[in-house]
Amino acid sequence: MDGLNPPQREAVLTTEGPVLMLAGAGTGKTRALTARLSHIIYTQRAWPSEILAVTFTNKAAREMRERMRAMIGDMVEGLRYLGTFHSIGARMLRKHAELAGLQSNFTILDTDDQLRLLKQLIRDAGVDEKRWPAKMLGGLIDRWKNGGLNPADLPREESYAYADGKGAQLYTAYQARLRELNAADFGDLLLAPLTIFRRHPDVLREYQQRFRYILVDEYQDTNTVQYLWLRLMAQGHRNICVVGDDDQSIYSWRGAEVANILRFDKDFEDATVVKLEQNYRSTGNILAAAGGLISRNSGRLGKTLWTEDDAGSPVKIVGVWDGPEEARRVGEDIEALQRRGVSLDDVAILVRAQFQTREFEDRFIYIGLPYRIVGGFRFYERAEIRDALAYFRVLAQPADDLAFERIVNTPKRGLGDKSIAKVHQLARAEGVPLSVAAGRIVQTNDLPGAGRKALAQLVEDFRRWREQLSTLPHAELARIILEESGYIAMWQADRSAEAQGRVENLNELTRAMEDFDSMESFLEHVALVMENDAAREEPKVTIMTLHAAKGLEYDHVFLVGWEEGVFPSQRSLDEGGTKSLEEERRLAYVGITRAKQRAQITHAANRRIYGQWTSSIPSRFVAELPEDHVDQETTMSGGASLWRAALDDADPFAKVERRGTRGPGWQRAAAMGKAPRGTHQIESKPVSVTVGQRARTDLKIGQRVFHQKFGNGEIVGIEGNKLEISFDKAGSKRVLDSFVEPAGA
DNA sequence: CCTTCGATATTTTTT
DNA sequence: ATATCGAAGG
Repeated sequence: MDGLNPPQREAVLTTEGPVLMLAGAGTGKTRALTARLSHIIYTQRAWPSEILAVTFTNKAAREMRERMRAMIGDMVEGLRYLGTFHSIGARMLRKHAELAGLQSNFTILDTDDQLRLLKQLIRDAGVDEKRWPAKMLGGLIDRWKNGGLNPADLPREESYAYADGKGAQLYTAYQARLRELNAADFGDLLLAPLTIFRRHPDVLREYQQRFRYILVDEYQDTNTVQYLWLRLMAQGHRNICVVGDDDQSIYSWRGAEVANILRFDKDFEDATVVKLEQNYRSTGNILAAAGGLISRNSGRLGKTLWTEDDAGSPVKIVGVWDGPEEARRVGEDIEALQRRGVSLDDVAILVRAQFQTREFEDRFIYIGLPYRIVGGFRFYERAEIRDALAYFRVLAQPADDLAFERIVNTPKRGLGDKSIAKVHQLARAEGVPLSVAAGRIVQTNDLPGAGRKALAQLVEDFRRWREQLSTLPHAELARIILEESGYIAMWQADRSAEAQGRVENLNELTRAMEDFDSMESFLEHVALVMENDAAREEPKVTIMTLHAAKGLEYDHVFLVGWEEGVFPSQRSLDEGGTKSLEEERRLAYVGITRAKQRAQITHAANRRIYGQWTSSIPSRFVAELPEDHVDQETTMSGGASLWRAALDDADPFAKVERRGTRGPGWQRAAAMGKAPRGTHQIESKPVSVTVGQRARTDLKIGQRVFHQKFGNGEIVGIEGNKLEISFDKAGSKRVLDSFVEPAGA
């Protein structure tokens, strides 16, 4: 209890009954949490195995486990139900798989597998995939699962959200197919256990009795299934403690319901509410700026962070001319920090969207500033890793058709659509998995000679590998498989730039396998856990999205791209109304509260978005920061009138520019839906310039010409050295005059 | 069966 | 600007 402040102590000592712990950013939440668990264990209120502690990410789970180890030592091993929602769900589902129509060794499909499966089903149902993309159905099914809905529970109108009413039918077909494949997707890991609890009260009772204490981290991020699942289990001992911060709810777009935390004290009437408001992370100015911003949101539970720390420096706001200048400026500021002895590991750049990282990357490569980008491709999402895993999956799980399809012609074995369709046919006719059907079809004459030989080889390979599975260490076998299948060789022969890295990744993969005791446990790990924990060598600036930054902290934080249309994002402005704008504001709040010492916000007047130069006005969030705690600066000199025009009605240039932007060019762009609201595009009149060569004088409108690629045609227009030509065969094209010659010459 | 071409969309992300 | 994906052509 030493070193805990009064609210933290209360959170630790109130072990019985429902507890809502509202923990603001940087208020020592994890500390209170681990102290609470240790207290429960040391006072023998429960064994570690009788505690359910759920987090959202593996990282959070790992961290909690480590902190617990520091407090209770080897007893952490007993915390068998400390993990992510999905890993605990998977554990329960494996235990009761038969109640969900699965075997306990089911495969966990990722988004990619899911999508490929859906595509097949959509085609089979005769739905036009152009009009109804698989991604959309995937999104809907995800939403339904997050909402706790099985196909049978689907409200009629929901079904019409896809392909005029085929939604429910496809969802049903998808679930049936998953069972055939002995597979579950991520949504099933939550929904299936919930369904089991609902249908089998005896199973539910078992868990209700087991979990004397329940602890939920980041409760504001829970979705409906998670909520229902928790509520059922909490009905046993009613000792449920949820921890969260409504001001940091930034995942509603993936089903999180802030409402869950907002109404916790209504769900559990005698709930104790504890607020952690003393911040141990940031300076006074940073907290005040963040607090002023978030106070504009409605429907908050209401917390005000405070600190005993100094005020520190105000939040700096810098306006720059364009994206490249923003990158240049931030780069220089970071170099200045470096000269003052700041380690790059303590510096972060937070962006709203992934595309913004590009500008910084370009700049930092140019000036040689070490950086790391968080997010993007995770290790296990890379093609070569997924391919390799598909081999292992087929090995461990012969019913895994998706994995089989993935590797049957990788590396190329001359087994194309035609051949695979035949295997499919047989598999369906005999009701066996593809890998089994492959074994049978090579006994027949259904395949042409070459294809038959190639497939027979593959079948034989798998037979042999499966035999070795029991005799060889699995990592060793994995290397043999990659070798003998020709997969490694495929990349070694590849001369492209990434090929070498891919081979290294594969070696990394087989090395990682050595840490597991079996192929199965490795595959489970990969499906749920595997992360991109790149080795930390030299200090680097971290560049990442605001979302990815939640839960992290840095001495110096650069918040970039604070412009209307970028942040808040265009989508949130176009749709979703106040609700999504408030979520963007929470995101801004999360961003600012990451900073321990200094936060700097930048906004650019011009930026290239989707290849279009777009000019934009500073984010409304900039204006919402309390003036007393910020320090504004603009680096712009000449040419800034456009930017100022948007900001300042008194500016004499403003009227001119405004009139200009309301002109036909702007209206055209707006009509095309290309000009995001709150921005106006700078008109670029197509001015023709002759580049490199003098314009030819031997060509005129109406003349017949010949072009190497498009054949004969007639010139219908000339602009500098560019010709508009109506070709006899290829239609109308714009080409450079140097590519044509007079016809018949 | 493989390559090339053109159309298309393009926040945020975990598991 | 750019990556991705499906259809058409070699």
